[in-house]
Amino acid sequence: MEYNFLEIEQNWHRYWSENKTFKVKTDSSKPKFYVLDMFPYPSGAGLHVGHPLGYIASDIYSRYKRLKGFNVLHPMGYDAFGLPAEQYAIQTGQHPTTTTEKNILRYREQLDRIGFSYDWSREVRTCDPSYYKWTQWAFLEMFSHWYNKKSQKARPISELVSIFEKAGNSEINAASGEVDAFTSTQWNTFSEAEKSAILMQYRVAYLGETSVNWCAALGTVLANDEVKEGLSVRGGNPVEQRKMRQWQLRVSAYAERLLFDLDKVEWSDSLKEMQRNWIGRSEGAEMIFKVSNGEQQYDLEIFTTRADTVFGATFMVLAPESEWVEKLTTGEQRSAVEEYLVNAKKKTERERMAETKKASGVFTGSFAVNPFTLQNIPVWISEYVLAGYGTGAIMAVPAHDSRDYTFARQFDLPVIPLIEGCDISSASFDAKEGIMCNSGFLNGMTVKEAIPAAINEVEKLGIGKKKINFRLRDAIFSRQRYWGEPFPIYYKDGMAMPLELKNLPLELPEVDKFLPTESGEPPLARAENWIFEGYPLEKSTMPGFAGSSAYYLRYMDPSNSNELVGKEANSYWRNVDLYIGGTEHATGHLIYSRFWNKFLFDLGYVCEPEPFKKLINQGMIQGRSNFVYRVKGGNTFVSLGLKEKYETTEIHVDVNIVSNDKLDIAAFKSWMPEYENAEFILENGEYVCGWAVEKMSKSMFNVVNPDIICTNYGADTLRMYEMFLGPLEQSKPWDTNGIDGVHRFLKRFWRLFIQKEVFAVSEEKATAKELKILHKLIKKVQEDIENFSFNTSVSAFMIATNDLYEVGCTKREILEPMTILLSPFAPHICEELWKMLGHNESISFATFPEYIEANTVENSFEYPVSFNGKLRFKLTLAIGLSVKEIEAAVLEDENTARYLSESTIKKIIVVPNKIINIVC
RNA sequence: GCUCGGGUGGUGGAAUAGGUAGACACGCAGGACUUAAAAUCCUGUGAACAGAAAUGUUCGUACGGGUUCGAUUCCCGUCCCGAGCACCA
Repeated sequence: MEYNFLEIEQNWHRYWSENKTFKVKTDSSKPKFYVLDMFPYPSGAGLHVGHPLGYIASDIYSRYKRLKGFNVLHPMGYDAFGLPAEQYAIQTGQHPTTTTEKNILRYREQLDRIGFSYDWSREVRTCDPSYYKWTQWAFLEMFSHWYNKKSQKARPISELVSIFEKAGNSEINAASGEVDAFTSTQWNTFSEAEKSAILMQYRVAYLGETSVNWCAALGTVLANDEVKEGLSVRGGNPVEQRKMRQWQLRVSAYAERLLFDLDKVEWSDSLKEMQRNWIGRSEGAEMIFKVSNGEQQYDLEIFTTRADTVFGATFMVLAPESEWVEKLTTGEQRSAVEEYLVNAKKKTERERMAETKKASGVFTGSFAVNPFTLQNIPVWISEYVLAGYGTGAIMAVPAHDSRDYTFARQFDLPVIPLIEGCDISSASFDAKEGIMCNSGFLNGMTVKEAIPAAINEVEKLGIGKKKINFRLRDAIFSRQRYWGEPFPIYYKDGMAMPLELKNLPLELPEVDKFLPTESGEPPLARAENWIFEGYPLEKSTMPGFAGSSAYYLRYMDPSNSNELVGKEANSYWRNVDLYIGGTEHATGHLIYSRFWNKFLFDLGYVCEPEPFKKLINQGMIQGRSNFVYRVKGGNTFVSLGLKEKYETTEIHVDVNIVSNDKLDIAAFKSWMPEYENAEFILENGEYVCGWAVEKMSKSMFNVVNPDIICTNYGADTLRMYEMFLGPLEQSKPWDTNGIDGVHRFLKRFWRLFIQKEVFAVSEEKATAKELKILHKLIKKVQEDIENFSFNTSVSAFMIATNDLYEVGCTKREILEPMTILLSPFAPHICEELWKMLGHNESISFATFPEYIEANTVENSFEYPVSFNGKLRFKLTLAIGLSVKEIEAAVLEDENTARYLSESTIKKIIVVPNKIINIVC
């Protein structure tokens, strides 16, 4: 009986599915534990060996927690709406549903081979109407709520309406767009359309004009996290800024809570830091500067974090898009300003960013009054000021802000240093440290003292107040695409009207083509009868993050047709205890999900304010490419070690025909027709390939398919090897070299049970030494799994197995618990051995063995003895001696005397069970 | 530029409340079994020097300092690599 992994794995897959081994129910007699993977987008390429890394880790943890007596929810599903399926549909005319289903089937096959313990009865697909019904429902809830800043909670719109009816909007402190003040009397005289327009400014999901990232190549708008360096994350197409009327989610209302609640979750520091940056809280002051264009005077509001530097504000700058530009441009500057604006508009976002070193700008002709120095300072326009942050206008302090400094030098504006001894001859002094000077009442204070003192003064003068600003913007929620959730919204007399829950799901209509219409409308405009009760329905669809924002809730109660998640299910499963996924979702999915959850929390639908308690980011698995070297001008290939002697071209070769960097020459010849007659210059009879770490991709021929590994080595080897590769959170290249070591271990483990075709486990009592091997392992594996150090656990299994071989132990008392320990890592082989050990039930229902301290205690310890830190000899002493007794033993030892021939002992340092150091 | 990680053999990586650096694995070399191969098993494997050998000595965790009986681990400075953010006032 050899270890026949193919047969074993097949049998157990069948057993698990027939017995529904991993089906999980709400069970209040057991503590719950919820382990979640970020569900995949089912792409046409299938899984490569890098994808399952996180899934394997979460599966190990789930199995471990089950053995520890937890009721573990471990579901899986598909994030199935998205651009690639739609692009593919445009190219081939195939319906995205068809290709998506095909891809899902393939994914499922691949996942099943690896032996995951998912409860597939809870599978969700975001493109399934019975699922997106609840995405649409959540949108409707957001549409019918507003955010009360005073109570920090979302509240029903109906409540807002009754406040307006009684008191107008003056008492309301809401997260909203710009609304003029009105009284209750005025409200009651407003038309339906006027009321609707006002309420829209308050809704959590609202339709509003905004500057958006427009991607012409994709024909759609994109959210901020879908754009990087002026290019779309998907496809790398250029993105420009455009003003458009779009659906948005008022994520910014939750900025404060999203920031503070980061303290409640166990995420890595770097991930929390990324979210903190993205949310971008900064404390400062809002201040009013009096400005005049010579004819009229205005109050211009700006935001600053450096109120202490007002004395050095020598000019002001407006963003080109600012509404102040129009008001403050004087007659004689008008043509210059217009020219500048035209040029600025032409530039793409990318070009704007590329020109950070040079400043550009134009003078408006207006002047402001510095409220502290009372001097007139000019008002300029420049691209370096962003319209979307603060008020779109700044006071410029060139001495202490590098951007203002560059601008001032370019246009020859005055620079006044405000900190004693700072050097501003070639750069500004941006640090918030030093003693103030040239600053009137602030002179002599440190910067840290001066900031609050200045804000205080500003408030006293009545020209501003303390203010906290966030960078986090509202999420743009419309996409001009086909393959997404339709909005449950129709338009009646120009007013956006919500559908009701009973009308959901609003299913995606059929269209003849998946392209925008000739008039530039989204694809849904092609659908016939895309109307509700005679009124036109919204034609955009929701973005990718809509479906992934609450999927973890749906898994708790996937077949509930009345609610997203039932009260009972939610109060049992609560939230995700362990979430494993890639770091690429740090500022997208993980922000939106938290927002979505908090909104539902405000409404009382969910019982936890945070969705993911602990989060682990698994590293990326990169490809390890192999190269062959063709001698120039021929079809001869030279082995790596000899390539310096020739002039060669480096060519990627399929890693699947290379093993341990040795090329399979026959396979190479049949790989591509052009190599059929290739000749080789070998070293030691072999062709050695070069290698490099690159992204895993088809074009580099370095994609390794998990199916092939499963066929050649088995799923258990794949699982263990992926864990053995290195720390979970670290990125590392896949290297098939080395997989043999893990495979050999499994075979060795198998042979502990079966020797020479015979099941050889004995019922004999274990010795203390054997028990020690076991209990050392229990301790180590338990600690490692809890710290997610799966790589060192694998080593521990190898060591323990070798130790058992050394003492020749094949006793049940040792092997049975070891099988349980190993089962999270290598479930198939362990299930098989478990059955051979005479158990009827799956090993998944076994109990994790208890660690017993006594068995690991030795009766003696071999102390390394060092002199002045330098190791000299070893001394074996009984355990439990006092420090005094150990010192005495050291003095009596003959080795000590030998090494002490000339010097005398000054001090003996004893670290019990560690080391003895003698200082002389 | 700012923030956070990280630099250990030929390779992946172990080891940090400071205590035998290089666990485990790959690769490589040698050996056993075999007609042979595969499989399996055993031995060696950081570097330099000395020795027939057992063994010993010195150096060694990016670099330069510091604290300590003792530093991969703590502190200061420098260099390099990776990730994220980037006109956010």
